[in-house]
Amino acid sequence: MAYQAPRGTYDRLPDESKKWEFIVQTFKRIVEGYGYGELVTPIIEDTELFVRSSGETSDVVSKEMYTFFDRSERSLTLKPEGTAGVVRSFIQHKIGAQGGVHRFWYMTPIFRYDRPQKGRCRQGHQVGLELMGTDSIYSDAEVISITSDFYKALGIKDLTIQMNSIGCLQTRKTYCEALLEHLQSYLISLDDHLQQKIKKNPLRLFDSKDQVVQDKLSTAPSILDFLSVESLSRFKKLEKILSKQGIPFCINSSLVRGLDYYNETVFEVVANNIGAQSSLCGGGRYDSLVKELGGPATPSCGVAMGIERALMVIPDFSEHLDWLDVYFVAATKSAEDTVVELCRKHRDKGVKCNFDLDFKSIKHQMKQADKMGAKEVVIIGDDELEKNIVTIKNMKTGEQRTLLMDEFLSLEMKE
RNA sequence: GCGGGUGUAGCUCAGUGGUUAGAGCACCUCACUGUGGAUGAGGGGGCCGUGGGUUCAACUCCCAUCAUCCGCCCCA
Repeated sequence: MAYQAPRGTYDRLPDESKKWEFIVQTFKRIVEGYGYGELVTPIIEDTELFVRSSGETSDVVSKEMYTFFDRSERSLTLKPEGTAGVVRSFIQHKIGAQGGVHRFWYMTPIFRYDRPQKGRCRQGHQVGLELMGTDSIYSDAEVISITSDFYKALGIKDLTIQMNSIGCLQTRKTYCEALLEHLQSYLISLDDHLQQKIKKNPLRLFDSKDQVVQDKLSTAPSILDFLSVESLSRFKKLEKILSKQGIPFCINSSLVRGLDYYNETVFEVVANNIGAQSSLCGGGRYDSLVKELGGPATPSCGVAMGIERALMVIPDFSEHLDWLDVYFVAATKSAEDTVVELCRKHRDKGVKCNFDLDFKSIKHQMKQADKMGAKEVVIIGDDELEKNIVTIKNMKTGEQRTLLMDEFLSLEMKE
């Protein structure tokens, strides 16, 4: 094999693209229903932007970024996530200068230099949204409600949204101390990797799949008990709002997120049977990020959904792939010109149609029609030409009828 | 970055240190000279991932490499 797609990347072929399109269109329809507008940012940004937003100690920044110098020695990085670019754009265009609430959605490739595995490519894709300019608890609820709408519309049943509050900076600081104290007697027995992790951010321990760690953490204090009065009451209110809207969720007090900019509400949707990379999406509040990156104080929240992961869980609908409405069949050589002409006319009317470019046997042409999922086949042969009619076959029922050519041409496409 | 599995036809996979490497599905042709999904018959398809080594002989054994899958890690 001469060339192949680089490690961790893949070609998306037409059948897959149909499903892909379905996911993106569904997302778009839902967010536009909430008044979100698309914000497209470049695929590359200054490296510094990601370092400052995701956090220098995060794994994403410390070892997974596609960073390079351009010909002018600028350090650039292929986006490893979607939020930073949106925030940068928000600040650059002074969108928040007059205050107010702003809603954006995006679809973007993301790049992480990581060992490929099921559900994890080096070039992945996300759709996501950012709701910026308010700390209203209803904004948390809106983002979660969109997330719920989205997966429901994709036909995914039994999804559960896991939710947690990691409070404010002070809460996390106090909590980490308590966590360390709880683990103290046992810290020395941990391996280097976990030691490092604890030093950098003890909260990340919750992500570990190590059974011993998990056991120890199961008796640890819950971060929810450390929340300030305000944080706790807004989290309670969020629960109430979601319950009222019938959105299923569960509280998972060990849910932490990998990027440093999150605070207060964080959430995730997890699938059960797609392997180790089981998060379908992740999101939460990031109230200080805009300010940290040099913009006006702009409390915000958002969510990002992995498209590849959604692909793994949506129901299979390869059965009803219909590429065409009509397939034209030339039964005899003399009908070929007519077929080409009719096809042209139907395309002008917006009908999805085609014909066999090689004009092989009728059987072959019928087979092609079947394969393309054509709803109807229009057959033209000597008989039809002579009587100035067309034969129309419904491919689903197998029924056949004839129409005068003029009638056929004046037909409007039904449905 | 670490551990393990797998690379054979377009796809899913059998296979053996020894002539010419198989099956199912798919594809093409025919039975059916104007009709798809069904059946039957025939046919085309392979540097057995790549490079090296062991051997009289390697698709098979060994090493390396690339890719992929499953974990760890991390996350979408």
